[in-house]
Amino acid sequence: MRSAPTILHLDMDAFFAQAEQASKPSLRGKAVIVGGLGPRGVVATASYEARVFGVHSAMPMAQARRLAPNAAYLVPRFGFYRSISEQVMGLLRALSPLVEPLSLDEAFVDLEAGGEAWDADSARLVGIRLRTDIRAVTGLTGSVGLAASKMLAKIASEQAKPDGLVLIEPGTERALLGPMSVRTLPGVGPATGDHLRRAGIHTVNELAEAGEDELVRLLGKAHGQALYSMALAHDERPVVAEREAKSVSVEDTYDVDIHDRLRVGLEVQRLADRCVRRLREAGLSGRTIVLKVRRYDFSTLTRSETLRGPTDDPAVVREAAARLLDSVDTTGGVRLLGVGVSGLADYTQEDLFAQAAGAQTDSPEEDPADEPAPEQSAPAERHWPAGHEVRHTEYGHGWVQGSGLGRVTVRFETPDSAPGRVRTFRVDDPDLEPADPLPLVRRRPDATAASPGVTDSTEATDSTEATDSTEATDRTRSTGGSEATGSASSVAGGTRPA
DNA sequence: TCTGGGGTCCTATTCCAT
DNA sequence: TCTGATGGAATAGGACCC
Repeated sequence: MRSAPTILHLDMDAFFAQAEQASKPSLRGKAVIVGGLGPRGVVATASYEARVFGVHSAMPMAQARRLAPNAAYLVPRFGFYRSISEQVMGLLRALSPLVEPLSLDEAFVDLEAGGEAWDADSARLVGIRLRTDIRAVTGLTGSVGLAASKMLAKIASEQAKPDGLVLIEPGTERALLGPMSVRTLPGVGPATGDHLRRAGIHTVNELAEAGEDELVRLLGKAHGQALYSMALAHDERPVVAEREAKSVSVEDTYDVDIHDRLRVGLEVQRLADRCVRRLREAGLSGRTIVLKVRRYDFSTLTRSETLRGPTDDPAVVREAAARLLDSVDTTGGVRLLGVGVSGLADYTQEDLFAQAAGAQTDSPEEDPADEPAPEQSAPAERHWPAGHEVRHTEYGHGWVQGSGLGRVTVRFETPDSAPGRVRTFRVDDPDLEPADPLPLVRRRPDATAASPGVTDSTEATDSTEATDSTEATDRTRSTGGSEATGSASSVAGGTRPA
């Protein structure tokens, strides 16, 4: 292990919820819960105000509603979060070429490799500056952990939350770790935690005392050895910048179990198409097709088939998935279906020719259920997902507070306005249309600081997607991450010259 | 209380080739 | 030719992470 605490772990605080609060002034200081709103949804993120009621990630939404009936419940907007994430990752990459993102809201940075820090003092300064920069560029808070290894940096950022910085001084690691619960260590989840508890092991100290042989006996070779190292605060894993994807998959949980075998087959075809679309967007092809089925009783099984060579042909993947489904008993009903592809290869020219030869079968995008056509003439019922932003020709920019019974309720406010008023419209009101998220931080060049940029800012609504699919917004947001140096591009995104 | 979606990694088993 | 050891690939399941 290196001796200086120059590995940084960044964790944005309650990221999705915080982003929503920054975007919606009326939610600041309130309990906000982001997650699936269907009958089988779970909590993705709860704001700190909501955690007071005992709500936490991965909790079933129904339970969250009982605990915090008055919280604001919102559907995740991944495109929006991704654009913020790109800004943050940009700041990290300015510190070092060795940045390892773990998710949209978390990353490791090797500060030594970037020449930015070499000891505790310089590392701490970098961490302080980073938190300030993140605040200035995104308007959000993140917590920073600094230590001599990944594991400890991550534990440090956990301790720093929310909105803090913790540096673990070299030499203090074992004393700090010893009394902590085994569940603190990465790789110890509910199952391993229970296993260890039954063996009388509760703390990291007890893990270390148990010894490597005992842990290997309890947990298997790889896991036992890894855990023993962690317990001694040994962790040599390097920060790795580019990790290639090893699989691509899509899955859906249905609001009610599907019993109809024919319908199950159709859903599998749809999922296969969606999976292939994702595969192609990533410029990949794959050799192994995986079907996943979760049955009515939550038992999950997978079936897989490996082809002779990689493919990204939707017909091939559909057929393989259908064959795999043949070997699965679905009586009793299924609650989830999934299709995945692994054994990935780079998209090659041969694949292109193979598809051309295959002809006609390969247009997965004509599935109307997944991507509503841009025109979408006379949609029977426009869909207004809770939390998504909209624009009204008269009242301006706002967001959907709720909808149902042919009505949609909109709160009109922007990230830098005061909390706004609520109005209700018919769901088919022609004056109302979906809008792109507004930037959370408005960078005003000094010269025009007093310009009325605020009121112009909702013009960028040329897109017509009335969809709740988050992919649709990704594209239009992908340029928003580049103004870390203070260019006017974030303003330009929403303001027209005239 | 009733459990999402997207991944990674590990283990055990089976099959096949050498 | 039969048998056994060995090892890799494929397959299935499960734990874990955010």
